[in-house]
Amino acid sequence: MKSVIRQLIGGALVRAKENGELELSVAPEIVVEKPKEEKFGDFSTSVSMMLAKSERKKPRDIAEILCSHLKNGEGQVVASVEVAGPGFINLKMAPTFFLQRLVGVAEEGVDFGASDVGMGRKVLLEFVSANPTGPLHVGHGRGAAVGDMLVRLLKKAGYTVSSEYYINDVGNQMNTLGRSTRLRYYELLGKGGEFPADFYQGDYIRDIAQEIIDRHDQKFLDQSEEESLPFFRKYALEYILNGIKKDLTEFGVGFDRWFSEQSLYDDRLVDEAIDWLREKDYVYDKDGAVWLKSSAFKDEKDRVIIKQTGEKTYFCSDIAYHKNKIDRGFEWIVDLWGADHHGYVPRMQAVLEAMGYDKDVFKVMLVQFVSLKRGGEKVSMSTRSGEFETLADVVKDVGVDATRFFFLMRSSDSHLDFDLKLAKEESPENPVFYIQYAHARICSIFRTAAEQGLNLPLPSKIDLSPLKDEEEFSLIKRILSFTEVIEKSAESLEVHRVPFFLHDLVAAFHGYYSRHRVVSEDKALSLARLFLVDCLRTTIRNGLAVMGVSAPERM
RNA sequence: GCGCCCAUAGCUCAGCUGGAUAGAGCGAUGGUUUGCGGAACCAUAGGUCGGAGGUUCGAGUCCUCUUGGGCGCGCCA
Repeated sequence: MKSVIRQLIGGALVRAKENGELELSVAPEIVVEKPKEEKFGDFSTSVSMMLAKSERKKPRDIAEILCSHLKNGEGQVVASVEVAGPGFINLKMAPTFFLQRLVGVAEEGVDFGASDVGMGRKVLLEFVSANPTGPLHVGHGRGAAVGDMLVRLLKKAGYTVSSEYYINDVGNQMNTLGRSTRLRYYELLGKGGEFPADFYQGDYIRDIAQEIIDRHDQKFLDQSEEESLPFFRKYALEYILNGIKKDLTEFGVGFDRWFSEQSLYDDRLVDEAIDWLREKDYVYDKDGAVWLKSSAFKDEKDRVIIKQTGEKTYFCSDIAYHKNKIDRGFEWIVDLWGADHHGYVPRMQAVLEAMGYDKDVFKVMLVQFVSLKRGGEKVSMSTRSGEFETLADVVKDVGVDATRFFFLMRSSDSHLDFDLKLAKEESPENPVFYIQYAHARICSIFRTAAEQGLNLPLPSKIDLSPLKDEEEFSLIKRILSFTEVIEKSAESLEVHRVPFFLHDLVAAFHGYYSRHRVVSEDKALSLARLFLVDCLRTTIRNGLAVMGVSAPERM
């Protein structure tokens, strides 16, 4: 919508230049925004202030010039133009400008809000990627909700999106996992020894061991660790991974691909990546290890990629993974990591830079921690104590919709207080219900309308002229700004904009609803209002859909 | 010690690439029924945007310093 306004102002600038009133040696960026107060008009621009310096004129004088050209230009859509304050130009649009676009909303339906700003750019989102050594906790849940919303959001904004979960199924932790399981197995069979502190303490390890006993009885009791460890490692990994997949599925989160770290080794991609770096002279040998010259690319020091022992580091396979992402043709690579991994960002960026890729090809999004609370009281969350809250527990307790909404309603780079009590309550304090309630309420209006034999005609046949109230136009303008919210939210990867938008939209609706009757004796007015309210419902539903939150017809 | 993130109303947080009088929810106080769902609506109170400088027509927003909190700084993953 704003782009239309931008074109209008651009036209006025051109005419002013042709008339010799403005020099315009460089084309200015035309900033169009919605004025804070509606009495200022529908749109405003600050171009005249930005031009003041280069034109050596007062902002207000430039504004006057542009105003005259705007008035002459598009009499059809622009109702009035005026200069205000330090030099803002305020535009008021004709009612038809908005009404025509509202018809477009109904025509687009579920696609309303979609955009092509992404221009089909191939983007890969990697998220969650939690180590398969235990169940997902709430922190992973936030990453999952944010990542999954980004998938939906970027698709809607015209990107070509793929999603991946990187499985760290290599390294010491896998051995520790296998040993932990093996030891619990012995323990359950009455032959356990001391359980080391650095083994995985959680009860889920016992569950795995019990399942192995159920299926294989005492088969491994007499085997050496060397013999049986591969089995325990593999069994535990698959068990946990299946649990993770199940939790995510129940949370409404899916991936296009589960990418195994081990597969990078099996497919020789790790070796190829090392060779490649060697050719480029980005690695060197020192102290019996192999190092990457990451310090040449803004990292604070060089990093080991092959240990003295000959094992590759986690970083090493991650290099191969990200090289592979590039090789698969992705143009925008977005990783969502927990905030505790921020120290790892520079070295990964260094790798991409060494590969010769532009900085904006690779983006790491850090998702900050979640503090669990219950009625204001902190809930402790340490893995060691075993009393941490898993994602599955929270979802079971609070529900998918509320959990997702709470994870998405805050900017990802600020800490999140998640109050379990509040999220669970079906109370007015809970923002999820506030929005869903509006949707249900609109559905209810339609049930009433249907009882009275009122049915909406096709969008092209609707007569919207009965809509005259300012509040109605205020609602229409909000609805129409949805596409821009999607675009901005996608481009900036800021998911919280959508829930904020929805909250404001719905608040405006609830107010309107309490002051105006949608279904009344006036049939023409009723139909026009039903149409408006239907567009509102479409917007709410599409907004919630992008968040992966349901839009119930009844509550 | 070095680096990253955060700091806005009593609490939890918005504030769009710098723009007009800094917003919302909760909490507090006081109101709203003869009609479409009161899980709602309306009104009032509440702020030196952590502090100090700077950049400019203009700063919550950008820069420097500083204070307080979170998190990192492995041949772990």
